[in-house]
Amino acid sequence: MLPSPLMNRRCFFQPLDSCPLKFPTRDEQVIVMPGQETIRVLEVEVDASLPALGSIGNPEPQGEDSPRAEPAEGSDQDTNPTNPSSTRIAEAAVEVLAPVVQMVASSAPNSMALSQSQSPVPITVQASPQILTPDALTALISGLVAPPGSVGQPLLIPLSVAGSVGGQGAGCVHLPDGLRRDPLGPHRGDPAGSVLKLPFGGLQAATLLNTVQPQLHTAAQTVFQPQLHTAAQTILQPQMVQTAAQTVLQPQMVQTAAQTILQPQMVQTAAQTVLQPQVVQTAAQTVLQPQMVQAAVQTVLQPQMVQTAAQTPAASAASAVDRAPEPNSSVATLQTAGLSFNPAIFSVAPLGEQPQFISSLTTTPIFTSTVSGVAGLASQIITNAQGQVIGAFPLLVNPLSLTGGPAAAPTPPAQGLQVQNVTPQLVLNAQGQIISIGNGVATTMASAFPKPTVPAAPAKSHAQGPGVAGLAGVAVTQSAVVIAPQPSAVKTVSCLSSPVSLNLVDSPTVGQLVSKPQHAATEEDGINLEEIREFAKGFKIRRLSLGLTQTQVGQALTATQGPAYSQSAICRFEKLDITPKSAQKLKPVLERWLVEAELWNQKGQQNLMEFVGGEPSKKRKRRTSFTPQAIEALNACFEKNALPTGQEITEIAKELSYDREVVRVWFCNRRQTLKNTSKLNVFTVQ
Amino acid sequence: MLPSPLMNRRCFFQPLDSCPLKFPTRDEQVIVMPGQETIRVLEVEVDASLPALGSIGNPEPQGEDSPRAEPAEGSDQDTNPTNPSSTRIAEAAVEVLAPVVQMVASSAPNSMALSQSQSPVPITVQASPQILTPDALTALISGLVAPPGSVGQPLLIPLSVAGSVGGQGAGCVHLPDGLRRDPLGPHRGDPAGSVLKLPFGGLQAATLLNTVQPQLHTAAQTVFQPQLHTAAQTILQPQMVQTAAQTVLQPQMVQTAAQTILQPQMVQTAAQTVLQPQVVQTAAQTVLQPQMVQAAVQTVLQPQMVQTAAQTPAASAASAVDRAPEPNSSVATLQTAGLSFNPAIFSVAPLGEQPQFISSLTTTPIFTSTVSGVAGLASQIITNAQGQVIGAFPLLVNPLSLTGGPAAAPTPPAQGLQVQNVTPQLVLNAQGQIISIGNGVATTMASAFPKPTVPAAPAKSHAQGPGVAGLAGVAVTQSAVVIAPQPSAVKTVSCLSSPVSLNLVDSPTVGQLVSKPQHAATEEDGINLEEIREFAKGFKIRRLSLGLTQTQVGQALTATQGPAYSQSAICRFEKLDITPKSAQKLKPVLERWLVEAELWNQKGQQNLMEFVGGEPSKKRKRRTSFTPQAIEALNACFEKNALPTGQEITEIAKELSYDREVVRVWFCNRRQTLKNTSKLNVFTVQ
DNA sequence: AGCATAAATAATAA
DNA sequence: TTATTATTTATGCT
Repeated sequence: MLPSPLMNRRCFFQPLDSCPLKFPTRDEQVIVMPGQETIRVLEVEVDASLPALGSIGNPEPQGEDSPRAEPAEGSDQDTNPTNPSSTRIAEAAVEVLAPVVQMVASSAPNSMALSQSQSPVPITVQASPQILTPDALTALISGLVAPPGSVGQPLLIPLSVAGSVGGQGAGCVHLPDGLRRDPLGPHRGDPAGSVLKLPFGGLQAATLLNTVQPQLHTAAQTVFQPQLHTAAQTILQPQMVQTAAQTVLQPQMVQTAAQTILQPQMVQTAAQTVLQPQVVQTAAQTVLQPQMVQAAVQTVLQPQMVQTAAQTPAASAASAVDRAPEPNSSVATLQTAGLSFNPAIFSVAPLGEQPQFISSLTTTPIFTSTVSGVAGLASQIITNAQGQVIGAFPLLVNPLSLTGGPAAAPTPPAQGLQVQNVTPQLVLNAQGQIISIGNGVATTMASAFPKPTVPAAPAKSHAQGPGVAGLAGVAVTQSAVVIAPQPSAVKTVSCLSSPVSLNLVDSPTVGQLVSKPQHAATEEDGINLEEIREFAKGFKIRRLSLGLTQTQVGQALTATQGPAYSQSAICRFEKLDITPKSAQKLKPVLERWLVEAELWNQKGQQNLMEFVGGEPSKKRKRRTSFTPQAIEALNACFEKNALPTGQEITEIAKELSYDREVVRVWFCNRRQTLKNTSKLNVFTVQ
Repeated sequence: MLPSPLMNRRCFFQPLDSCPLKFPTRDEQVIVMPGQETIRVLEVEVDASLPALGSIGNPEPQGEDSPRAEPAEGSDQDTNPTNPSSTRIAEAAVEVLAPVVQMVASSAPNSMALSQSQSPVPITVQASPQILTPDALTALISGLVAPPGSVGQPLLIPLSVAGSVGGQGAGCVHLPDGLRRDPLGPHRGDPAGSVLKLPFGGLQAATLLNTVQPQLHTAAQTVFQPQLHTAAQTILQPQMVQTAAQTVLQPQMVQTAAQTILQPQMVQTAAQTVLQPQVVQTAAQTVLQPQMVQAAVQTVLQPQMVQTAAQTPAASAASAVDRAPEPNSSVATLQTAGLSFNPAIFSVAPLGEQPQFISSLTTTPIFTSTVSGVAGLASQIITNAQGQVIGAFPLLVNPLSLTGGPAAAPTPPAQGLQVQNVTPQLVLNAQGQIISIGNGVATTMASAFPKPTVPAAPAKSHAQGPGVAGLAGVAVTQSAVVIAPQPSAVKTVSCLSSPVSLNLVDSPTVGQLVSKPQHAATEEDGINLEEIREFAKGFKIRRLSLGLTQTQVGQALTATQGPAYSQSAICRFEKLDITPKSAQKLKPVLERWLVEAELWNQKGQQNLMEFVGGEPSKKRKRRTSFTPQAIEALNACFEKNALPTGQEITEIAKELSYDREVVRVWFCNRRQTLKNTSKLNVFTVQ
């Protein structure tokens, strides 16, 4: 298990939940294609500003389909209905992933984690390597440090610089989902060893951040409004991507504003607003486009950062699940840092509505950051069940390395780095598919999670708390090192299960409940809907990453867990087309099973297959399951050029870490489908 | 409600088409019959074009290959079981397309709308061209105007002529649910309203916007907001993004507005609205494409705007529920004109019973009316909420145009005509599934309904009363010209609500009471049982028209209205298997919700879906339910030839009145099933 | 609580 | 590129 899935996109959502309002930050979306829709999700990112500010937003969008992200982790905590602040953070965290990130290491704030990072870390980006300038980093960091505001907190991710950069610069990382999306982007491996892949240039991103943030904030503060239109227009010209991001942000901002300003009711509204994925989506799509991409990324990133940071703390706590996470778990958190996140990520979200959609949603990204190090990085290769290599993930860590970037790298914790933990990393493929993995530091995780805990913490009132647990568990799992996640997991589960009685009359589905804003939502009978949503999302991603079908999961569960877990049940769970009660009951089982499956997968696909019960293959190539992110990326590419050259196909395949043939076929089928569908109604829809 | 999200995608799409994106056009269908029946609807497409009269076609087909269209054109005829002829027509119409419609644009605003239309509009039908006679139209119109009965009110849709036509001619549309459903004949009167969806040209939209916008802004300004923009702007550079941003914002704006204005409840609604991503999404997609982008944007806005506008007044009223809506909101309404309509209403029907089935049903139509250009046909397409096209129905409008058709036939009332009744037609598919449509004459409906009357009026203490109000409002809105149905509607409602205390001892169910002659019946403890019965009937029809299942309604209500409104409750209400007291209590809630749902539906299915559940729409086509007859026919064909050619598939589809793609897939799945089973057998022995 | 199968879509064949 | 098949997912209905 290791793998850390990470995914979350949403970080955002959570906040929502927690707060009454929600903030949505995200976006997501999906898209679909006609007939076939594709979904796309976007996510949004929030961004927050980063730095300094503190808070963050979150988005929430949901996308169509499904997107619902939820950040779970954090969310978990957050989820709490009420407590926003903390929540927020969590939410923010969501995306984080970035792989790993070391979190920031900097010194930070709260707990320390940040502090480390203070030193700037360079970040590497793949494509365009950019580097953040120290200053920038600093800025970021400081921002982070500063105020982890209630709402969202940004995460920092220190990256190592790939190339030249010296040690300084701390980079923030974040991962934007966006990244994944892009088809192109570098992936995991990045050269530097580092994991991250940022599709965009680091520098730019950084820059942006700096600049942007401020603005945003400012803006936010100010009021806004109306002008919107104006603004929009203005804006448009440039690139898409950014815009997207911005877009997203705005929502948040709005939200924020709303909260502040508005009354409760208002808030809700705001929240909802946030939700709108659309925006996000747009962004996503946009992203795909090459050119766009970079910009996109940047945008994205920012948000994440924010999120991440936030999460860290929160997230971890969350994971703890049962236990109330404490806020301060900071320490723990820090350590965990990278790891924590990952999982987290999932939690989140609210929203989504219907199950169906959800499914679409998609996914989460994953990131990987890698460190490079000259020294020694170790990375693991990750492959999905399909055997496709998804990525590698390095582990990493020494902080040192960070610094040096590559160089010193490996040295471990040496210095004090706290970090250490390596963290699990996730690996993602460009698609964001998860590839990940966790990493090491399981320990960390372990420690982190569970108990790190605290009592107090989050306390969420609700039973659930734990949703997170799952993650935690996961995280743990991942880490090679360690783990023993399960316990926690279990607990978590237990937690989940525990709570409970549902009152639902008619039993609306989780998706429905989640989607609805009204209720403070996300909490139903003690069940943290957001968490479930987040989990469902993450589950799908992780399942796909393992190359498993719903049928396989169902069969395996039936065989191992007991009675009956049909394909239909899995399908419905993923789509949240089930009642909260049922979801609550099923979640732990799935969590546990998935963690185990991931562990087996680490050992080798075959092992996984055996675990699953599968048979060997047959003649026909096993049907490839593209992750939502991959689909997004592919669709983006398709829009740009429906008939890529062999060279282009090769590149795309490389980016996404899928077999070239698979990509080629995808284009063939996509063209075919488009042809078929285009005939359909215009009206109808879509 | 207020908020108008607007979104429909469609708008966008259209333009989009150009783009790569897709726009599906598809159609869909559904069906339902109890058990199994399916109903099929036709699809239609709109098109716009319109050419002359005539015909049109439509087709829908999708497929690649062949056209699948359903349009029944020829074949259809046969199929129908029952009422063939008429039915046919309807079917034929389907495709209509024509889109577009200018809505009314014409001059007249408020009220006037209709008048304009007077000029006849020709409608085209495909297969069997039918034309409405002027009288019919007139009837329709009048009907509308008249009394919108409580239950359903018909909508009028003014159409503008596309091409040549000048402004005049308004078409009425309506759709009876019934139509669809019953196979047999025409419906009774359904009055159904339908929603229109207009695919109209951009310009129009634009126009709208202008008008609209202002409003919005204003609203927005008032409230908050935003700096966002500012911020956004700053940040974003790019184009697309902004767009997105805009989109987003709007929502907010809306919300804001809503908040300000609305009452609490309202607010929520607003919020929801906001949520709807769709718009956004659309935008997003659009965005990608460069060119499109702007357009898209615009589109989006418009809708919203519109909605907003309309809603505000009307909607608000409706939602307001409690408060009595004012009639005069007319003004507002008028402006809105075209837009408003959508929601139509359906009154109609009977039918469906069980929920389950119902769900399948689906249904609702929407229509689009188009005007035709040249000749003047207008036909409308009806689609259900699902976006599935149910049928088209020609309106007719001027007889003149008709001419073309079959001759002069219809002469209509020529000028003055308003159209009249169109007559409903039913369309059935070969399967006997109902497809129909109803027709015009709303009148019927009106009368049908309850008494429109009533004095009391709105006032109702409770919130409820008014459920109708909403409709009324709607109606109003719609009709440019006319109408003021509300009163009646309101009254009706009021009646229901007002009364009150129940004494029922044991609480016989409403159904029991109603059925019983004894009581003079229909009045029990001050509760107008007839009214409730009528409402329940209308509710079901309208629900089905929207393509919603009892479950969806229950879930949505649970989410928004409160605690518990299970599917069972909805079922019992529709069946009147509840006590008068309970019915009395539930009615307003349902009324209110339904009105809102219809408004959303007007905006677009997706919006409806979001409203209901949440999410954006999605993609996956609704699972088709084949009627036993169809299955028999398909199996017979399969035995003869398991691998029909595209041509053959097309023919089969035509015969059965199913979408070609559906038939194609059926064969694929059938072959697959056969293969699988045969294998099994082999192994297993059997 | 699922089964059966419609729909979607990756893989193949032609 | 088009037509089909093979797999998977989703969903109506019970």
